[in-house]
Amino acid sequence: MAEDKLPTRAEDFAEWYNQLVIKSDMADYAPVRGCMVVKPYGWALWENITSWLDREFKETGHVNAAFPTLIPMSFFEKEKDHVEGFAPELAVVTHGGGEELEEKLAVRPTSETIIGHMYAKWIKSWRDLPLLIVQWGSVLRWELRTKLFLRTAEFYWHEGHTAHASADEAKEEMYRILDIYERFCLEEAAIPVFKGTKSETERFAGAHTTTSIEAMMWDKRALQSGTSHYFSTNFAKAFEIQCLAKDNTLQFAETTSWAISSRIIGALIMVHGDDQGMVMPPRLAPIQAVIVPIYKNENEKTKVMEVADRIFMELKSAKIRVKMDDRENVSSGFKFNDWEMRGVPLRIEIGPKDIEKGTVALARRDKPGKEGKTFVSQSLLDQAVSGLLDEIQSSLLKRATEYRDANIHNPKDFEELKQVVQDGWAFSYWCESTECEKKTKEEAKATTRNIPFNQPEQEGTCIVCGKPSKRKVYFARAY
RNA sequence: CGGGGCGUGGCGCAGUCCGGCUAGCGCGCUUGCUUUGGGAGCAAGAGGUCGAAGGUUCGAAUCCUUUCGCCCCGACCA
Repeated sequence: MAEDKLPTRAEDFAEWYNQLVIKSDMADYAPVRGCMVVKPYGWALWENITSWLDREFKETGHVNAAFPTLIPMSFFEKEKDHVEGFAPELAVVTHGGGEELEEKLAVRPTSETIIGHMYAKWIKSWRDLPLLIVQWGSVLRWELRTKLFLRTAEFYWHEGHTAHASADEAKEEMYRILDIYERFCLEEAAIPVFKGTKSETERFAGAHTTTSIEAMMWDKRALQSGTSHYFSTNFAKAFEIQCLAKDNTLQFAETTSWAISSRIIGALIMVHGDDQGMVMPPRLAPIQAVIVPIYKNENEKTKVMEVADRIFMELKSAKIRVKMDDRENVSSGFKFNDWEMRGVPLRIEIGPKDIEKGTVALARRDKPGKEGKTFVSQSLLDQAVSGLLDEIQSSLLKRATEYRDANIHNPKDFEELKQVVQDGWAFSYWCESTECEKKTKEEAKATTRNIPFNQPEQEGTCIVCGKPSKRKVYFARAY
């Protein structure tokens, strides 16, 4: 069997990514341009992501529902910014049942409009608020340049849509969700993120305020990994979401929307993956530990499999997601590489020598080679495995955080900013004017990512124009 | 939409300039035997209307015309 290596990340990061997605068996190209097929292994990862989020949403009072994929075109025209933002990437259905449609239908690129329409119908009284609905599904945006998981025409996500009686309550909701997103990234995905506010130009089409979590990829580019928007009454006015308040006056509702998409899988790949392939954080890994039995003949096979089967059952009952690789047609060396490509956090090798000594070999995915390989006793293996999985999880977060922090710079002036964003992020004072942002985009190829919350009360001068400014922003090249 | 490249078994390609016999090669796949502690070896097989349509010719993957599709680089986004 020939070697089937990835290019290294340093050689060609884009190509490394493309091949990794295919070879790790997470997704494949669909026959429709820009679309992907999420394969069972990739979907299992997505399910682990969604089930954690779904539980958190439900615990904070949200309920799930489903709205149609097709949206009347006229709905998009009701909110001026929204239509301008999404018009270029709409797919439109013009025919149905062989007849041309009187009103064209858009394939949803997001659901604010149709949900706004329904909310107007459902919300009549302050007693109907808050309304906290989450939709899990897919949306379609006619993207020009696509990349598996990162930017595909159709992608999977949840979209939360909430309506509230007051602006404060709606803003609170926006922040509450962003906190859940942050916790997901830190605790589950092992990806450090910055929470903050988007600039006016980076804001969601139709939003009053857009907040985001921003993560640094291995190539030091930024990836917006989740967003949470406060709409004020923009959509309520466009769709007439009105209710009678306690004082019997007619009020517009305050709404929000928020999302994390299957793009987060791209982030997992680009933050944790290495030159051998994927590295799954244990808490999200579809397979947390894989057992590779090793033997030369039937006699050895019998002895090895007996122990391997026992260990498999033991780990399974300890709620560890364990897989037995009993394929006979590939060598154990092939299996090692294969599971490394797929990013399984822990490999358990059991061979004749282990049977003699009552041990197994444990190989950590996050530490390749001998460094990550230890021999441990077969007894109490479930505890050893759980412990190691926890250790891998926290070690991945630590590594990613150190890497990110080491690549954030504090340039002295605009010239230096242009330099540092070629291979890192800049964290600088910015006057929050669109002109300075535009200049940065044109001359440094970097955009503002977000203005992080909780900044020290300190004044500085805008890195671009030198005017006094109150807050710092992250500048980076972004996906 | 502008510029560059490509369509040949599942994947990657050669062959095309200069038409000629059963269209090759590598990987993968199937079967068997030997292997298995870092991407195994040998043997025997299966698999292709050469992107599509039309034309030239005794004869087209190859020449001509038309057409479809894909990839890469410049205006958007989770």
